[in-house]
Amino acid sequence: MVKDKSLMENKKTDFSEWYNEIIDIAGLSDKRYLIKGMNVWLPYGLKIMQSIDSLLRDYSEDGGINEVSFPVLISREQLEVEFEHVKGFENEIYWVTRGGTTPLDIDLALRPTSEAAMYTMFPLWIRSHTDLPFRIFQIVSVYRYETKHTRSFIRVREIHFYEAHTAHKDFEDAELQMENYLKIMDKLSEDLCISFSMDIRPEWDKFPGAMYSVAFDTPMPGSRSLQIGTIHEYGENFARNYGIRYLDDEGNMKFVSQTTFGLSERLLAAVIGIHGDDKGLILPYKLAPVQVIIVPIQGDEYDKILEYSTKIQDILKSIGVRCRIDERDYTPGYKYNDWEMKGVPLRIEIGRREVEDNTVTISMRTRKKKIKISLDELNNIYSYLRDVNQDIKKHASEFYNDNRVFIDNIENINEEKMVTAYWCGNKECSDRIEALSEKTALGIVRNDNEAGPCIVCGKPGKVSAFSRTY
RNA sequence: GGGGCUGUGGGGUAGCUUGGUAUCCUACGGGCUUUGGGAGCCUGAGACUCCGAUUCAAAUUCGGGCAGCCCCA
Repeated sequence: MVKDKSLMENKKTDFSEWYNEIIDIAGLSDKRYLIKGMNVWLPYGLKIMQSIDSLLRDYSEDGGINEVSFPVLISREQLEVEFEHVKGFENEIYWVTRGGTTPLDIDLALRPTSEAAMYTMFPLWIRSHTDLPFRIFQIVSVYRYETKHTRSFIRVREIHFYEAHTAHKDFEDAELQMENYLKIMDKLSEDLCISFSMDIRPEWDKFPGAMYSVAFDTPMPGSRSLQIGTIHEYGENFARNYGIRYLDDEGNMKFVSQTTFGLSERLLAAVIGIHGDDKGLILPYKLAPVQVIIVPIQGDEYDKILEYSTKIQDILKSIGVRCRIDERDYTPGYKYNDWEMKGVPLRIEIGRREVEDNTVTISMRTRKKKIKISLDELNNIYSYLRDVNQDIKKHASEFYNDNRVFIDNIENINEEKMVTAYWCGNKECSDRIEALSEKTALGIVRNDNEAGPCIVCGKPGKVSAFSRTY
């Protein structure tokens, strides 16, 4: 499994190569599938993604959003109800046009997202104000025919997609939902140990059919930012087209206001890219398929060492830790490097010495020094897992702060980072920035109300983010 | 859309100029020996992107297809 060492030692110098390499050797995904942009999820990668999904399920249910699952096909009629929406996706839809050898009367689209599918059902489910707020989500594959070059987890044609959709009695209530999404995102980013910028996308870059869109952008290695999630306020735009109405408490027929929240395996891409180092992945413990790996050191009385290891494993499992014993016939050094590459937060080494004095030796993925603890301290293992998370978080937050900088002079626009600057919001000015630096306007930063002169034209502006993007 | 470059075992590569038995590393199977930071030896299996042309003979030359990468619009 472990390959050429030198290839791994280049995260800083060649992030793209490092990224592809780690996805391969850590067993996250196999991109040799014959269709470009459609990769195979391998067991280890899938487990990590499922951990993320599972956190999302919990937080969604806590927020009153219930899981559903819609069909993958959408009829052309259904899709074309909302003009702006379909226009925004027309170049990236896969069409099913035949059933066997028979041409279909109405073409069927592989969903590029599920608004059209869901909103034809909403009028059947939403009748009165007592049905509101109405909140559902699903975690499914959506399909987009990407023409640019694809990249594992970052730009794929089959997207592992979390999408929440809600309907509300009015705009104010929908706005409250937008806040609730942020709470979910906060909890999730805490688990993933990543920071992000909340950027209100410019008019020309908002989700097709939305009133406005807020994106979560995070700086990645390679001087580009990655959009890891979005929330959208639809207002009544879709409701008017799909006829989603209800009777309010005074007997009046009204349109609902809607919102959505979208996430994907780009969350995993961010975890890989931001936390990883020259030794490989580094996983926050909530995502790690193996949280503690036990490495028994072979030698004399190996039976006793194994027996002792099993005892340790039993103790850890009893307190809910995902742990395994590595009994493979490799040298200890090989196993250390192998599990470090896979990002396991904690390693326990057990040899003759530990058996003799009833201890275990703990090695943290983020620190060099090993520590020895006694057996009865084992139930403190979560504090070590949390320590690793703290290290990851600290490192990630430093990375974020180093790679998202405010500039007050257009001459600094070519900093190879995400930059923030005052911007008037006009396209001419962001076009100018793009021409100078290849950076696009991510939008006005949501929680930053400071005002100042636009860095391009000098007119009144707000703090906005610009970056090259993945 | 235009131009350039590249396709060799699972992964990474050498060979191509000058046609003849395909190199090395890694991963994989078997055996022995090792095991507190990527062990060693023996052994086995595994590849020339596809189609056509030239030739006694093509990974190598020529034409075309397909795929990927880069640059320009």
